[in-house]
Amino acid sequence: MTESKPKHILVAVAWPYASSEIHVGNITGSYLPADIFARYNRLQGNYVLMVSGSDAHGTPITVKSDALGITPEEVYKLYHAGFLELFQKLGLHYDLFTSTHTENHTTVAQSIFLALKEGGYLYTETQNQWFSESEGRFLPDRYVEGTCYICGYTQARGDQCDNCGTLLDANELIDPRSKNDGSTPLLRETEHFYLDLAKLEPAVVEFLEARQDRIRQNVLRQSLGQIKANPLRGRAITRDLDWGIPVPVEGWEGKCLYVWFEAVIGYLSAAVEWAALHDDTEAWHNWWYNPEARAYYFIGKDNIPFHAVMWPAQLHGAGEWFGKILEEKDSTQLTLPYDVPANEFLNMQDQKISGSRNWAVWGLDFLSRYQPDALRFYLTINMPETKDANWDWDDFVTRNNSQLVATWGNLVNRVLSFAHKHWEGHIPVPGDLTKADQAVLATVENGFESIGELLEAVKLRAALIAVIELASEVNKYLDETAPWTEVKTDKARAGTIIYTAMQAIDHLKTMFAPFLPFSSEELHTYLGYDQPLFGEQYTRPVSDAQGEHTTLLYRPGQASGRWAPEKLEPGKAFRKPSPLYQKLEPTVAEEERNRLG
RNA sequence: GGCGAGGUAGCUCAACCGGCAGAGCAACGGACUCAUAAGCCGUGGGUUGUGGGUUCAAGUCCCACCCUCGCCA
Repeated sequence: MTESKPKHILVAVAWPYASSEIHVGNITGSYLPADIFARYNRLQGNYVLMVSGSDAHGTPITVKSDALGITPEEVYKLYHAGFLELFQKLGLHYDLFTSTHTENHTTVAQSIFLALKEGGYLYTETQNQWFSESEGRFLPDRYVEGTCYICGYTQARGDQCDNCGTLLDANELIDPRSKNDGSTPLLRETEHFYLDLAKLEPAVVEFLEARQDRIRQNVLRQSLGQIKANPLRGRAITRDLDWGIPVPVEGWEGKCLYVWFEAVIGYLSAAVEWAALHDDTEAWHNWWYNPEARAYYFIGKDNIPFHAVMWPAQLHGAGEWFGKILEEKDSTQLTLPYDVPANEFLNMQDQKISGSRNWAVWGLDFLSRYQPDALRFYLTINMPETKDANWDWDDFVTRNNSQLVATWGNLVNRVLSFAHKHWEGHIPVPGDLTKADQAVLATVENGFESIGELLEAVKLRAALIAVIELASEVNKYLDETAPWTEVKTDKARAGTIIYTAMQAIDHLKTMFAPFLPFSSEELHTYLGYDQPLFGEQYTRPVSDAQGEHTTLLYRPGQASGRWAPEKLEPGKAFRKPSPLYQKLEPTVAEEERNRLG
């Protein structure tokens, strides 16, 4: 094993829009891979900071607010509460899951804006935007309907025509009308701040080129490749909206930071809030001002440009002034992304997931019927790391039954049941190990190295497959040594075999732990350990000048798991096992398909 | 429309720099019985989206096209 000193690892996870529930596609796209990676790094003894939160601002929230007839804040709180419930049930161990609608985030986001302004990376420009006289406000593009200037469809939205699929220039719409009250809007001039991406381009290119051996192809081509084909241009970072982070400039009342610009700042502001909540206000510097720190961004492919191009540009441009503005201290370069392991998309029964058509499997709904580890297993073994993947209920049942239950769950159950019966609830004391015993243990122990490398490289799917293969090796070992025959003639030898198998299972428990934390914890207690592998989650309400928000936090507590072989104590008492996983009836697939649509 | 990713066994995926297309699951057969009838051993299964080209040799490189998805206009 390669020994190295602990590293600071920032696990930055996509911020869900607090305007719809989370489905399995969202989970496998970013939240689950982030948690697996974070848990592995925790087992390695690294200093992990995993942060995210609800994206509470932006047009999707106001659209939902209008639809439900409640305030945007009520919309965000409604969905935020569901996220916290889901993440706890699914064991997503965020160090902090917060929200963008906090005083802290407002301060940090405005500081980034001001730092960029101070550094000369912002400019203003005047554009035309539809203005509703009856409501006295500018209308977001999707609040305006009219006739499509391409195909003549009369119900086109300002941002896109649903008939011909063209992304429209809202100002060109023919016969425009407000979606809110049907009144006719007028084009009116409005001024906005722009991020000078052309000026930042050389730094972004340098950033990407320095990482091109590490960053996945799909991500690199969407960022570096795109820039080389089309140079970057300035992009508006403010909007005429009243729900969001106010632009911190005099005379700009009524305008807010554009969500694409503001939400990514959450990765930084959440770290700042985390430090404050732990009464160590500068602790976030370890990840954000530390050149040795590694920041991993777990996102879906739709978000690649924002995380591989825009966000690095923002960080680069703001670094010099940010510290002075936020805490009146000199700052250095803010930590740029180390890797952006973006996943592709998950389809549902060969069709695109669609929340509005209920063509989706919802996280909380799934967990009301099945175990969290069953979901984590299927979503990892089928994770869209290199291309779109497909959720198929038949496949879900088959994989659950034939791989999770049969190969791993059954291995644990057959060995522990056998041991418990013949050695009265104690781990057998082994005699001398034969070559076969040593060989199987060596094979399994090598997994800490080889599977560790896969996890370091964020090849989670391959890593899980490799652990399953090791479990299969132990099944083969048992078949060859046949302790059930041996126990009748040579109980001491049978004891050595079972000890060997239990030792291997103990190692496998650790290797499965990042993927299947619930069953690994359970198995950990069966094996007689009294301290848990991981810490625990808890919620905490926080009050500030913007009101109250509920945070989800992580407490390491008695966490004792280590990514290394551990010696199982011979003769020690252990618990009678129950099956770790549920086998599913084939009829489940049909029932579940009927819930879709 | 521009850029990018993908299309390989019934299903899910591999194949480093071009070198005899491989795994797991499913199907079928066998021996075993500790175990959630699970596990183990073995067998069958392919015109690598389509059409051209380069090469001794193409899933891999080049050209055109078809399909799916993402970003941008």
